[in-house]
Amino acid sequence: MSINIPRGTADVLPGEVELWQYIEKSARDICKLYNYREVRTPIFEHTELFHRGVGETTDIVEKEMYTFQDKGNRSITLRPEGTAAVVRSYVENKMFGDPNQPTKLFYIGPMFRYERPQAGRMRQFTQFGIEAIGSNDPTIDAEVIALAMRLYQNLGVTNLRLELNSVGCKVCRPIHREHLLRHLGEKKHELCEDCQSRYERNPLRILDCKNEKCRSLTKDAPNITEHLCDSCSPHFEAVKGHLEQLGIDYVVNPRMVRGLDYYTQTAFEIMAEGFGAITTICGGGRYNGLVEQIGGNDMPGIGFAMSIERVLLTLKSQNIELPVKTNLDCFLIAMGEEPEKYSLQILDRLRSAGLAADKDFVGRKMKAQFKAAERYGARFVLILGEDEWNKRSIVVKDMLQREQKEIPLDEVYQWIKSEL
RNA sequence: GCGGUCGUGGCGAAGUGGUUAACGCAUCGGAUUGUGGCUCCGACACUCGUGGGUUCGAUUCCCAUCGAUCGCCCCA
Repeated sequence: MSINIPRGTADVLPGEVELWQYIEKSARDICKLYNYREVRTPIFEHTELFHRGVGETTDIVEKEMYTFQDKGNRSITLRPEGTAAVVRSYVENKMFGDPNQPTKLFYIGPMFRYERPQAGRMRQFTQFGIEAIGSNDPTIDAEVIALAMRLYQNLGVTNLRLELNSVGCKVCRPIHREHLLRHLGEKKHELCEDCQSRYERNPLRILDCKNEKCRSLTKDAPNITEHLCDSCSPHFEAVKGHLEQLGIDYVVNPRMVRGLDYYTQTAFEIMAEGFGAITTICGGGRYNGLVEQIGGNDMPGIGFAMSIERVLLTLKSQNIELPVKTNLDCFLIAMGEEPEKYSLQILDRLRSAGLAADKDFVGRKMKAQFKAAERYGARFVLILGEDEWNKRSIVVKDMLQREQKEIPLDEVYQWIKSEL
């Protein structure tokens, strides 16, 4: 019996992997434009990092982590997200000491969450994310959002919706929390089961509940934006101003709450339509308490994460074809004992000349080899039979023009290069 | 973690409690001794997801399990 792939994971096969490479390259190119540099952190970290970084009461930490004991009895966790690890690395490598500030980093790599898979939600998925640590300037909030929007724009994605909010800071959030709890007070038992527990642990999330009943109960609940403090309020206004300057459309959603505990002030989501129930293709925000939480100095930070899988689904649903090509330059057909004997050597010379070249390896007849050449999208087919071999020449057929000519074998390499 | 639908060759897709499991596409071979199309002919399922049960007999009925998919939850 054969063994199959673990649930919620996927093989990225030839044909699709080129799309991944294209998206990853686009992301890297844009990061270069914005002066963000790549960092690669381990796929697993001490479990403690995520307890402190992501938050004890989040679903991720409570029930979705791949955690295990290693042979040295350490509790290890496959990273469920990227920010905590990047911040850990920032602190551990004392990047705050680098004269280039803020520290602008990006990452691309697999993340792991034990969830029930569905379209756009896998147990192993790939995130591209950026982090800017060391600045609380509202311009960098806008820059981070702009970078994400530019990536989508470059890929050709349209009809995006940018939702923006400010979730306050440790000064104003508790005040809003009090207002909210007071408002909900008498209605508490009418809330859905989930919200009953949110009431104790993270009441802000009640505002984001999709349950009809809860929505109506919280219809005129106080919004966080009404209670932003003297530092958060102007910051939020400034971010909005910079986005407008950049011509980036947004809608303020005062109920949006990010799912991870580390967020402060600016929070945003980019949504797209098209695949099932999932619409968020990018999420991010500011996390001014996180660096300290992880053991560093009090440093502000902001970033986002997007999943490559969801980018691909969005592209597919919008019928966007990325310009990837895998065509072969030439396909060699050698017929007869002597030609076949030298076929690999000729291929080798084609390849040395920088040409993508292949031949038949499974004993197909000429007709089938032509079909193979066509499937590979070969521009030229080279035919070497006994006659040509004896004359040290070769037939070159242009598959687009459907014309062929015989030329000396020694010249074929240059000839093809000049034709391409 | 909870609910609905589904699981037959490389792909798509019929079908039946009974002994050779349709068909289409693709692939390979031939008609056409060395040329991509068309046409015709031929080849191509020793696990009908896996395990167990009912039965003289199951791909078809029942149970379990695994997986896919959709919705809820959550999030990227």
